[in-house]
Amino acid sequence: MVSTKRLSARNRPARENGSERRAELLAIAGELFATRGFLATTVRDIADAAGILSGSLYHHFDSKEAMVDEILREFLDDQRQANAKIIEEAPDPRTALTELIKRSYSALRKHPAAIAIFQNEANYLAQFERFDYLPGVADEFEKTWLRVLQEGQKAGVFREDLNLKLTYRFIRDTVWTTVHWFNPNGKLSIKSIADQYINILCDGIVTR
Amino acid sequence: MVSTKRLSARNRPARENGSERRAELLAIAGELFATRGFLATTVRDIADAAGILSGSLYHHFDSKEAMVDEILREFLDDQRQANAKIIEEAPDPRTALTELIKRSYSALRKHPAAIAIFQNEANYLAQFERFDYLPGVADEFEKTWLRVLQEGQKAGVFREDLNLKLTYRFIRDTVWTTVHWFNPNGKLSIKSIADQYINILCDGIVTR
DNA sequence: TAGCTGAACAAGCAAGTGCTTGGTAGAGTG
DNA sequence: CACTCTACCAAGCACTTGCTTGTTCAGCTA
Repeated sequence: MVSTKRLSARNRPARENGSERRAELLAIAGELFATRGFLATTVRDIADAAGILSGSLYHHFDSKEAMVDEILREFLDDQRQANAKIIEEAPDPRTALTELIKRSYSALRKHPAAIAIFQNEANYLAQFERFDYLPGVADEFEKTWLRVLQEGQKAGVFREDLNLKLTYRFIRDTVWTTVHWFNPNGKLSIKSIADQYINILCDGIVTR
Repeated sequence: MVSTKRLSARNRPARENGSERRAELLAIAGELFATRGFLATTVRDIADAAGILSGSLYHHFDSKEAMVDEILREFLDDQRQANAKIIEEAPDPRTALTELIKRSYSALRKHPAAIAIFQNEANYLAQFERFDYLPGVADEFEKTWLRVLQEGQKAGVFREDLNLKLTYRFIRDTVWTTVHWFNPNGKLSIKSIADQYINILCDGIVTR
């Protein structure tokens, strides 16, 4: 039996967080992953966009996988923290729900690439050990939303005949999928999209 | 100057529609494209799943692209025809809208792979000439839904303060994205999902 | 029974993949 | 002045990709 440990850490310069150039490269990679897809983006594409050679990328990152990993983790951590804060501070379920929605929409501004990647590639990436955490995070998000919906139902604010898991999925799908068509330079602001959606979700589209 | 025409049609056996084996292979390819993604699926994957060698695929199809192309066209044509029929026959805008939604949901049963591919890969595929038709079809779908929403607004059935383009996108995103989590063997039927969504969309989640 | 056809195999090519390696230039730092 | 560190380059390795080619062979049809 030979040890299969992958020591490899020959020289480990800017590979830990910190460097500015690193962050820049991550942003470039993220945008490519988001628009072309993770597999369709080659390390040469990333290097070209950054104006360096592909080999040079490995000065900053261990692998292509490590890049997506970092992009996703940053977004997910941020989102998780924000959700927890909302749950803690919201005075009532309806406020909590609208705040969760608003916060999710505003994440589109801060992490557009990460959201697109999470949406498009989570399924594919989940097959690798490195991304074992992905299903867990999705589950945690669902639990958070469900709790708010349940409390609202108990309080009589949300209709009793709702299938809450289904309701959550409708909301989640609508909000996150926005990343595929939202244009930061277009007429519609994130805020107006969020407001309109909250409005429709709460009161429906039919006149009364 | 040498002619660059790509004659190639050395022997062109089952390459035009018809063969049963062909349809079988298309279904296999479709499922792989839908679950792993178009780029992540190799022709060897498809051949393996079909129990033949990769080279043998080229007896039936000109290319990997040709396979997706055919899968998408079949679905889009079907959907387009169905939409036209609904528009023609529905007695009022509200019925038309609910029928469009129901029909879209039931497409999940008939074309699950094609829908997933259309959702995930349309953006990527659109960069190739062969798929120039994709943006056009998406546009046509949008126009159909918008007409129904506009007529409903004019008739006083739908609220006047709705941004209709936005409303359409909310609906479209919710319905199509279902393909990513719907399980035909699960507890929820397509019909119950459709009913619940129509219910929420029309009347909202808040008690009154 | 001779010829044709649909379906497949076996082998391989050119291009491209992620990643490794050994090295260099320049800016700091003791 | 010697040193270390960061950022990068140039070359290339092992492998996978979509696709092509030449061939085989059972089952039909004339």
